[in-house]
Amino acid sequence: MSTDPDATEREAPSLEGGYDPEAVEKRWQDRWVDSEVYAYDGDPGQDPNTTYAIDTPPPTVSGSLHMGHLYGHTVQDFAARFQRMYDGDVLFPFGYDDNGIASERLTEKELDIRHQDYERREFQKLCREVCQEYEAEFTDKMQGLGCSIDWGHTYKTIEPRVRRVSQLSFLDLYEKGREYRKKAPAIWCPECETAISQVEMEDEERASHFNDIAFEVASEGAERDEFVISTTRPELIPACVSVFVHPDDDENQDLVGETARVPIFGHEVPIIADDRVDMEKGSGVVMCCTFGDQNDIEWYQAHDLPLRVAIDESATMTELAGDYEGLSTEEAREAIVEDLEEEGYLRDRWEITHAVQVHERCDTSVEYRVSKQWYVEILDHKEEYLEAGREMDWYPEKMFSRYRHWIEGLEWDWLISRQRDSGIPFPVWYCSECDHEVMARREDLPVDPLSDEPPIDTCPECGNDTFEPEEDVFDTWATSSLTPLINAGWDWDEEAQEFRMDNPELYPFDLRPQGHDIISFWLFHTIVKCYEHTGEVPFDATLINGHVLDENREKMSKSRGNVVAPDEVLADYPVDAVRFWAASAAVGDDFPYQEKDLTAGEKLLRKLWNASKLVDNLAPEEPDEPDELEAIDRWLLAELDDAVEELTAYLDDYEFAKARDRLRTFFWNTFCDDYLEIAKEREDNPSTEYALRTAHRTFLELWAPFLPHVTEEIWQALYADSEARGTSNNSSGERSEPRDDGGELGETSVHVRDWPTPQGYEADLEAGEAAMEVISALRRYKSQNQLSLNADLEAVSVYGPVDGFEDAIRNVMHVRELTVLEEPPEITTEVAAIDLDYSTLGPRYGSKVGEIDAGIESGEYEIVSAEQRSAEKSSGDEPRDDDEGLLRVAGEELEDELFEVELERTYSGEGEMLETESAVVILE
RNA sequence: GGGCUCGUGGUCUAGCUGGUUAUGACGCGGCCCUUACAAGGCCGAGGUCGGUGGUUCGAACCCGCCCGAGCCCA
Repeated sequence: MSTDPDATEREAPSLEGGYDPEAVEKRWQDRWVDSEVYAYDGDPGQDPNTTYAIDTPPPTVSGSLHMGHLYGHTVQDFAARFQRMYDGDVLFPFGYDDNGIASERLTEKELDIRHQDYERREFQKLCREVCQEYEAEFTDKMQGLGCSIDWGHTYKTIEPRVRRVSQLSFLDLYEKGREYRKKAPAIWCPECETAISQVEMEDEERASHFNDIAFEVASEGAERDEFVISTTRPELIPACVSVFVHPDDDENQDLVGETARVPIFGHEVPIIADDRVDMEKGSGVVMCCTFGDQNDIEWYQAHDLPLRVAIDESATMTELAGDYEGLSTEEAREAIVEDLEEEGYLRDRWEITHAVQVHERCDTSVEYRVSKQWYVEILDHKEEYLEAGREMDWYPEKMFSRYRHWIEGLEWDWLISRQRDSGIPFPVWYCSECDHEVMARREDLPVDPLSDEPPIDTCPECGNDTFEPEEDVFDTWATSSLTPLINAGWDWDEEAQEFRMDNPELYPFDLRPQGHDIISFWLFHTIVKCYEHTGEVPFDATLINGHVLDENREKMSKSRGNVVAPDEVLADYPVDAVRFWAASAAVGDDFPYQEKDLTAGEKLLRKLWNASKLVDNLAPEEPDEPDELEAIDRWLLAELDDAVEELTAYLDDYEFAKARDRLRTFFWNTFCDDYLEIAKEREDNPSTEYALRTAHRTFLELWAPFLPHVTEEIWQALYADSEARGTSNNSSGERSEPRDDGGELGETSVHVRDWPTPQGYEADLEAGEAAMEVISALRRYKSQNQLSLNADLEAVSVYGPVDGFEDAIRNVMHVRELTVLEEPPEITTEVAAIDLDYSTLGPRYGSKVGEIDAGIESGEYEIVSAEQRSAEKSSGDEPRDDDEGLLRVAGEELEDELFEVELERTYSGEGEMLETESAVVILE
C-alpha cells in the first residue's frame, strides 16, 4: 500500500464526481490479482456439484490478443462470475499453448537462429525463454480485460509437467491398445517435412493446368494402340503404377486387362477396373500413382499395387524420376510437360483452377508418403465419441450436429507423430535388431530418447543391446487435448499403481468454451483423449461462441484490413462497456463490432453511477427494515424478486443476452425512471429508504458479473465496510485485525458475495402497473402541453385499481388534489371493437372463424350482458351461472372468455380525460 | 459438390412448440434544465418479418422451391 496520503485518498473508492473508468478499472484489476480474489481454493474432497470448473482452451502465445480472445474470455467470465456468486467455488484457469510450431518460428525469428543448430532440449529452453516475454505481455493484456481468472492456476503446454502428462497419456493409450505404429501412406507436408493429420489440411483454390497425355497400349492384340488420361500432376507419371477404368464405362471396357506403357519412362502398368473412377472427368481413364491423392492410396491398398516413390520428403524428384532427379516437383512438372509435347504424347493442355489440399500452417500443397508413423485408433470408437457428444449439453444446441457430421466423416485414424525437431518427444526406443518397441518407465517421465537412455539394457525379444531412439515428437493436439487432465492434476500414482487427480472434484469439467471454428479438432481430440483415459466425458457442457465481425458483418482478416484490435477499443472505452457489448449477442451467433454498442455500455455505467449517488443521498446506508412496507416500496421489491428469479434462470442457462436485456430494462426503466422519481418525493420515509438500499445492493450484485469494475467501485465505496463490520458482529469473537489490504478484499469484494435470491415480497403488481400507467399518462399530458414535468396539476381523478399508490402518483406528478373514483366517471361508452381470443376460438370453431370475423366486421352481432342473460334465463329451465355475458354472432353464442369488448369512452364531464390500459384519468 | 446456419423499420436485434396491435436499443423528428444523470427525461414517425408457392380458420413462426450471406467439410 502506498504511504503517500494523497495517493491513498485518490485511490480510495468514492462516489465523488463522475465515474472515471480509466483510473478505477485498472485499480481493481490490480487489486483483484494481488489479493487473489479469484483463487480456486476448493479442496479435493469437496462436492463436485458445488464446484464449477472451466476448461479454457489455451491461446497461442505468439499471436497478439485479438477480439476473439477478448470475446471468448469475457463470455467465460460471465459464467465464472455468476457461478462463483451463485453456487460455490469456481476454477477459471488459464493456459498458454506455446508448444506448437508457431512458438518455434517465433523463437527462431526473435533470436535469429535455426532450430536445426540446437539440441532438442536446448532449443526448447530457448523457446520457453522467448515465450516467457510474450506470455508476460499477453498476461498483462488478459488482466486488462478484468476476467476473474485464477492467475495462480495456469499452465504452459511447453512446461515439464505438461510434457510428463503428454507422455503419460501416450503410454496409457499404448497399454490400452489404442495406439499403433504402422508403415502406411500418410499426409505429408514437404515444407515442414513432417507427416500431418487430416485435420491440419485445408483446401485452397489454385491455378493449374489440365494435361491430356497419351499412353500406349503395350499388350499384344489390343483393340487400340493408345488412350488418353487427364492429369494436373504430370510429374507423378514416373510414380504411375496402374491405370483405372470404371466397370460401367462401356467405351473403355476394352482396355481392362491390357497393359499400358507409361510415356517417357517406359515402364508398363496394368489397366484395372474399379468403381472409384470418376467417369465424368476427362476421358474416363485415370492413372494411379503412389501417391497423387487419397484415391491412389485406396487403390494401392485394394489392388496390392507396387510402391513407386518419385518424390522425396522435401518434394524433390527421386532417382526413379530418371533425368528429372533432383528437380523440385514444380520444375519437374514443367520439364516433363515439355518433353511430353516434344515426343508427341501431350494431346491437350488448358488452364484451370482447382482445389488443392494444403497444410494449414504453411499453405504448401501436401503429398502422400509411405512412412512409419504412430496412430491413435479412433475409427473403431466413432460411436462412443458420438455418444460422448450426446451426453454433453451444447450451447447452442445446434452445434452438436457439426460435431456429429465431423465424426461421421472420419476416414483416418489420428496420426500423432510429427517429424519435427522440437515438440514433446515420444518416450520410445526401438531395438536396433528387431525393432521391438521399448517404452519409457512412468516414473522417469518426462524423457527425451535423444538424450536419455532406454530403461532396459537388452531387448526382451532378441537379447540385442543397442537401441534407436524415436526421433519424432507429438502432434500438438496430442497435448492440447489434455487440458482437462492438466487442470485437474492428473498423474500416475506409483504407490497405488493407478492414475489419480490432485483435484478430482473438478473432473468432468462443467464447461468447455470455444469458438465454433475449432469444434472439429480441439473439442473432438479432447473428448477422444480424456474419454479413453478416464472413461468419462470430460465436459458437462460446451459453450460455442460466435465470431466478432466487423461493422459490416464481415469476417475480420488481415488481408481485408478490417481488423479491430482490442487495444484500440480499450483505449477508447471502459472494459465494462466492452463487456456489456460482448453480452449482447446470443451465444453461438456471430455479431458485429460497432462503436455505438459500446456507447450504450458507457451510458449504462454512467446511469448506474448517478443512480447510486442519488440512492446514497436519499437513504441512510443501513436503514432498518420497517414492520410493514408501504405499497409502492413493496411493489418495487416484488418486481425485483421477479427479476432476480428470471435473471438467475437465464444466467444458469448461459443466456447472457437475455439476462443483460432483462436487467437493463428493469434497472433503467422500472428502477430509475419510475421508482427513483417517486422515491425522490418520499424523503425520510423509512419504508422507501429500506427499499432503496435493498434494491441498490441487489442491483450491484446482479450487475457484478457483467460490469465487475463499476460495481466493485460502488460496492466498496458504500457497503464493503459495513458488510465487514456486519460479519464480525455475527461471529463470536472480536473482529480480527484487518489483514493487509489483499486478504480483506477476498472477503469484502462484491464478486465473492452470494447471488441474490427472491425474498418473497408480495405486492399488488396489478395496482403497481396501473399506477405506472397513470403516471405515464400524466407525463404524456405534460409533455404534450409543453409543461415541465414538475409543473403542478390542480386536480386529478383516477378511476382504476391504484390502491395504495395514490400518494406515489400525487407526489411524483405534483398533483395538488388527487381523487380516486369509486364509480366510473361520467362517460358515455360505445363499442369500438371486439377482440376475439383466437387461441381458443380457433380450435373450437375451426373454419367458422371466418364467418364470425365477418359478422363482427359488418356489425351483425349482439352482445348480451349478464343481466340480460339472467333475465332471459329466468324464464327458461335451468338456472345456472349467469354472471357471464354472451356474444351472438354468425349463429353462434360465444361465451364471455372468448371475447373482450373494447369500449370507446367519451367524457362528458368537465376537464380532460386520459385513458390507459387499465385506468381512466380525469384532469380538471 | 455435401452439411449447418442466417436473412425482421436506416442500423443491430427480440419474438419462431402458428393465435391476428412484431420487442428493444441506436439513429431520426418534436418537447422538457425535473432533488442523480441533457452522454438525461418524455413524446412521436418509421417495418407486413429476403422472394415465391403451399399447409391451416389463422403463418415472421411449419413445408417446398428460388434469391442472397456466412461457416464447416469435400
